[in-house]
Amino acid sequence: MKRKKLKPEFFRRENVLQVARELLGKILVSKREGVITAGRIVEVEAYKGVTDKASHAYGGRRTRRTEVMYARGGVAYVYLCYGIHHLFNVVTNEKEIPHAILVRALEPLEGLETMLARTGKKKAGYSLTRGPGNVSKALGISTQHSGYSLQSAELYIAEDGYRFGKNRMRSSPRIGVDYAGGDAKRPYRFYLQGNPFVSGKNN
DNA sequence: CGACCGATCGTCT
DNA sequence: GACGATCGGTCGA
Repeated sequence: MKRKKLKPEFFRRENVLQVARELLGKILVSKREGVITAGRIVEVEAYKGVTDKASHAYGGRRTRRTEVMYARGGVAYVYLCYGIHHLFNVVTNEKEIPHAILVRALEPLEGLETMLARTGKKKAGYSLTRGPGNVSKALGISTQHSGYSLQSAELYIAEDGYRFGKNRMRSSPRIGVDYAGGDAKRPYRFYLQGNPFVSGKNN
C-alpha cells in the first residue's frame, strides 16, 4: 500500500496513550534538499502534560522552549538534550493541552546512505536509529524544526498499511525519567517486542 | 556483558 | 551556575 500522510485529526485526539500506541508501525519521513530518509516507528513514549512530572509541561510550565507543546496537535516539538542530542516529539491533543510523544527508535526504510553520512557510521547496524538522539541525527531533525507542521512535505508521519500482532506491542516505564518520582513508574513507553532497533537491553 | 564517564550547550533559576 | 526524556567509548570481570 502506498504511503499516506497522517492527517491533523490523528494527532488531535484526546488520549495521548492511544495515539502513542497507534504511532507504532507508522513511518516517520524527512526530506532534506530533495533527499528522503524514512523509518518505521518501533518505540515511543507518551508525556501526559501538566499532570505528568516527567513532562516538560508539568504543572503548566510554560517557557520559550516548551511553548510549542501548547499548540494544537500535529506539530513537532524538538529540544536539545545534554547539549548534544536533538530529541523529536509529536505534539498531540488540542491547543493549550501540552501532550507529546517522544519517538525513541525507528527501523530504517529509506535513505540508508544519507543516514550513514549524517551519523558518521560505517555500517548500518541497529544503533543507526536506536535511541531518540540517533533517530533525529539520522533523519536530519534539529531544534530548528520545533513547531514545524507535520503536514509539511519536509517532515511528516505516514501509514502504509503495515500491521503487527497485538501481542507484539509491549509497554514499560519510560527511560531516564527517574527524577519524576512516582510518575517515573507509569507504563507510558510502548515498543514492538523483538525488534532489534528498540532501545534497552532486552526489549 | 555491565558500570562508569566525558562530551557539550540551551534553558531556566 | 546547574542540569538534563543521551550516546559511545573505555575498562574490568
